Amino acid sequence: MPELPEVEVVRRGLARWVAGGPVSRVEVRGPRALRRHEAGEAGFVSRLTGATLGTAQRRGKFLWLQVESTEEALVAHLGMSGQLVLPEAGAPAEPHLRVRIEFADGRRPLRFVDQRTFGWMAVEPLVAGTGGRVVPRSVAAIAPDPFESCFDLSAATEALRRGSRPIKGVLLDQAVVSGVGNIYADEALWSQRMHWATEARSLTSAQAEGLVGAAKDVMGRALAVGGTSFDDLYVDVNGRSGYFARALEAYGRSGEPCSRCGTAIVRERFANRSSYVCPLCQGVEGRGPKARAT
DNA sequence: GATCGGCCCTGCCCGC
DNA sequence: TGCGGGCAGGGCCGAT
Repeated sequence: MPELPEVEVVRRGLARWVAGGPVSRVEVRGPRALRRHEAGEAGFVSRLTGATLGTAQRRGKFLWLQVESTEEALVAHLGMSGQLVLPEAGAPAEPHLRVRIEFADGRRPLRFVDQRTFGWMAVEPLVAGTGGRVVPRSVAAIAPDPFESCFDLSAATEALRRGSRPIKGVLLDQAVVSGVGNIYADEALWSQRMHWATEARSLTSAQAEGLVGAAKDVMGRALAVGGTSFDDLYVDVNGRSGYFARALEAYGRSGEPCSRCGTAIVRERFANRSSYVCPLCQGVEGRGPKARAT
């Protein structure tokens, strides 16, 4: 599932291969992918055809390319299974191809492929976002991610400690800290020996800061090896998988021994999602989840 | 206002 | 072999 590291890998690919591209043709095969674009399919096509795509930017899991000479951007969210790929010219269409963008200068066309259809694309106006950054409208309420220069650690730490929600719910809240998804939330919580159900306001400032730091650390290490791939649902723009799945300590390791204590990792349900925890290191739900300082 | 749960959606896997 | 159900989960939205 694409989270911050995977989206950043894609952004780098777009920056290298797509930025500066003059759009000659836009083909929409899956109109649902444009459900967030207010002007509909025809409006999407007309806004992009003849335009030139500028620099590739990212905040959290949101990607965008500014439309040059306008105050708009082509925004994309990959959802669970979205891919932005640049196949060789003449390559057959992927089974779940949603949008294809061709360029006038002969570069490879950009394809938006999405099996589970939670991803989307839109052309949106650029507005003032959090952290003093100009961002597409959909990104205006999204908090800076830990890799941005405008990221305010103390503000994020305090936001993380607010409320009675389980800490994992707050960590996944993109308005608090952006970029963290289910995989890296579990990894950060494992790293800090903290159970997902720990009440957010029970954390000390040091614990909250440690958790943000752990999330940044694990995402940084994943980025260094091209992100996390469990199957072919995440690939970079050239169709290559990442290798961080081999380094995961908790996520997806149900039944396997915790590398710290040897206790079998268990899967628990949280908000219709899975959470992987070490029952010993992170405390067992029902026995009173404990957040332990390291 | 804060929190929670349901829903969207498709392909794979497993049990019957 | 075929069918049904569970699972994966980011973000939106309505209910509480």
